[in-house]
Amino acid sequence: MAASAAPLVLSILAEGDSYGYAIIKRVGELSGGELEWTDGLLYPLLHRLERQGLVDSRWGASETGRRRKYYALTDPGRGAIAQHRAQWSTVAAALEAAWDKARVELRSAGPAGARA
Amino acid sequence: MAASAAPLVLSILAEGDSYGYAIIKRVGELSGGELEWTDGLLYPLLHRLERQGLVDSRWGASETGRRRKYYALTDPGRGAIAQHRAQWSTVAAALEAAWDKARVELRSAGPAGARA
DNA sequence: TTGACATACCTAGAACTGCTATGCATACTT
DNA sequence: AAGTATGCATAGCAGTTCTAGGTATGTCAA
Repeated sequence: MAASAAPLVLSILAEGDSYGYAIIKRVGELSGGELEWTDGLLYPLLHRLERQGLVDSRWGASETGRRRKYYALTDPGRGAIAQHRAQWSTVAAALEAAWDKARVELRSAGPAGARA
Repeated sequence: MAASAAPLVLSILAEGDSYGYAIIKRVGELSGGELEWTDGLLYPLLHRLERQGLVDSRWGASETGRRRKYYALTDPGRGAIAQHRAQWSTVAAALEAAWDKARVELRSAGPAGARA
């Protein structure tokens, strides 16, 4: 939605191997329910990350027999997280500097009583 | 590059009215030179923001006579900043929680001496 | 047992965003 | 006079995200 989804997926895989459905749940957890990804977003992304060599995949199954495709972070994947993180902090610093200078309010508008 | 460019442009306009060329310079300043936008990125973005009603534009000129197109934030634009900011902090919190749990290093890999 | 729901994967196509390349015009500096 | 900086713009490709659909199976309640 906002920022690239790849960094979050890679970071979740840095917590440990996981699979598509669980990753979507984990995104919900990590965001306190604010991010609700669809599988149509995630699966193509996972395939892309695999093509790029940032993750590996293997077929597995749950205890009850459901097939799952587990993904694991590769070393290049770990490097990609570091790059994303550096990029993130650059943008975060720029945004926060601008917000600070402009005294941006967290609220939407503020026509009433804003000066009080 | 990483995150959506719109929030940063809107935030810069929250500092005060500005124009394309100056916005690009300001992005460079705010990021300590790490973000170097091209005009091919910015101008279409400004036009889009204007179509969406988040900014207004008017033609002006520098003291020396160069024509400039000045942009100003609208009230909906201010609201959009607040939304972007909320979205930003949601994603930031999710990423940081995952990084924390996974003990992600800031460095790229760490094959040598990482355990010391 | 049948129907609803959760789990679990996939793709295609549209829409949006970002990047590269190119073009134009004018002021300033050397 | 030529090169650099200022200042705007568009076109087209590439990458990303969203929407909408499609398949299959396990679990639970009616």
